[in-house]
Amino acid sequence: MKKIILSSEFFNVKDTLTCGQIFRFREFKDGFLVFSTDKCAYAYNDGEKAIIECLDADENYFTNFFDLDRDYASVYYNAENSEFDIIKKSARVGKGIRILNQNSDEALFSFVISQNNNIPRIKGIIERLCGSLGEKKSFYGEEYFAFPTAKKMASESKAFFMETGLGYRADYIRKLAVSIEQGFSLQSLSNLSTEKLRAELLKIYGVGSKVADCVVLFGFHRSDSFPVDTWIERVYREDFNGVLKDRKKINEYFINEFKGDAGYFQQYLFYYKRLLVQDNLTN
DNA sequence: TACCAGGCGCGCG
DNA sequence: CGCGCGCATGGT
Repeated sequence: MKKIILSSEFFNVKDTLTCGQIFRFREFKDGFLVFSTDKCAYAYNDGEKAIIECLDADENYFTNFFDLDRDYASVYYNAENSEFDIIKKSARVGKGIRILNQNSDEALFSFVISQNNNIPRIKGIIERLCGSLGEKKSFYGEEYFAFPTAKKMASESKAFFMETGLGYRADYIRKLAVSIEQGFSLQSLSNLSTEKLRAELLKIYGVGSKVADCVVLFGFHRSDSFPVDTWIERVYREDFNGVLKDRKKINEYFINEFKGDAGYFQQYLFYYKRLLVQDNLTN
């Protein structure tokens, strides 16, 4: 077993997991089990330290997944020097948030499910999807299920996805699985510019601008991206005194302001706003 | 009971 | 183009 140890200054495990970017994790001992594709890691904070435990073979995978080689001090420095008080404030609260490098296919499926939905229910749907179609695995004696392969999902009917609770998104997921199974590759788009990558994602049935923004940010680490959902709309209205209604224009406003820091600042803001409304985000 | 959640497709003008 | 509507589900 590999144990990766780093400073907790820019890595708060709980905040990173509950800030809405990932839906597959659960509390375990002093921290959380975190799942990605078919892999699992145990992550926790212990005072000054943040610790990740995983299989030796998965060390590189989780080093990348938790974005450990990035300089978060400079992201935070930019936030601290922002002209907007709400950026400073939210960055202080979410100082330990990192943007994870999720598997792009898993991020795509997850954020298609996320539309017009709430986080606890999104987690439940994904958990049931993994439970019924994912490979059964174990880590530290804890049972978990891999994220299902596209092939496995492609073999299921619409009725199955309805029973899983996907509602009107059932066909989005089924058709996406079929298209990947037939050769569509997200990974092959990874060299495109953010703008072109986003345009390709928008061609997918069930993917609109919000989901596309989440996928480029969380599945491709394009930080020049700023997903606008209902929470961010509230932040815009209440904390930026914004008057625009069109989400596309709100998105342009923030991208213009924050450029390459947009994605990080968006997570600070999203986490901060939800924290004020809901006291427990681990559900 | 109506409204809301990390919205999107579709038809209409 | 932009706009309004319907959409599955479960929680307040």
